[in-house]
Amino acid sequence: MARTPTTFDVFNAVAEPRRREVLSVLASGESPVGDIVSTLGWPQPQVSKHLQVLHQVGLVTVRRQGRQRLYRINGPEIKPIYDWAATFERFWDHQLAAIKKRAEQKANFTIPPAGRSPGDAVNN
Amino acid sequence: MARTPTTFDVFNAVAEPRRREVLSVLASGESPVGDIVSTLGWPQPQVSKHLQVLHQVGLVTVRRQGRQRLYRINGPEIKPIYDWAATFERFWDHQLAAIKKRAEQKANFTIPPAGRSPGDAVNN
DNA sequence: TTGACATATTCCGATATGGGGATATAATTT
DNA sequence: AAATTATATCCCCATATCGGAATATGTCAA
Repeated sequence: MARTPTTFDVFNAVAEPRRREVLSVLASGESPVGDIVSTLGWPQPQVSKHLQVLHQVGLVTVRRQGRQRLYRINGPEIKPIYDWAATFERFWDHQLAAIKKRAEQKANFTIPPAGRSPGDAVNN
Repeated sequence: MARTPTTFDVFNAVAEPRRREVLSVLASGESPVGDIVSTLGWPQPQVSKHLQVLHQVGLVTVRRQGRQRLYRINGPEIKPIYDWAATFERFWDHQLAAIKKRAEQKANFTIPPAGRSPGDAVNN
């Protein structure tokens, strides 16, 4: 098999940075494709294609108005990501506390060695 | 070009559902690879490979202990996702409020027409 | 009906992926 | 040193992706 398809879920759809940019533009409100194109300065087909992906996973909504298509963010679909990340909230809160504690101990008892600080992702 | 590499950023690393499963396991605390393998029941190389991706983007930290490698979640790296999603918080809050408002108006003033409700992702 | 405007779709090619399986590296025990 | 345990790496391949460019579809106006 290969990588999880972009339309598999919201996480995959949003992984593409360009798609997050599109969502940023739409954060200002409902907008026709043309406006997004001129705001971002990308070729129109690219914008349309990214919008299709966002639409397939439900992150945006479309509405026709004359020859335009007005896209709008579908907020609730973003919440799962928020909720998932929130699951790990204690990991950055706790870590902050731990770092603070270590900093205090160093300041009180030792002269810090000229090495890496604990918690670094080194170790290879 | 092709798709954004999985090691490009945290969003791409986490897009893979299996990788989120690995993080879930690590949420219970620091763990050697073998434990993750037996918990998830996947082939060991797969687990190692996913761990490498998570490590490259900084989502986990490694520490050697004898012949084992103990992996641990690196919380702060998850926060950017949380922060990004939080940017759109108003979109699901507002939408809730709007739905509520519409429901009240319908109940008070009209007999609802047998059509779609506004905001539907239909229109194709 | 012809033309202009707005958007979507198709075809192309290079690329990184993830799983499978085999094997390499590293640390420990006997 | 040899065997064992723990983990990482390598090779192979089917697949979906993204951008580019061209073109199709749809809608409105004259």
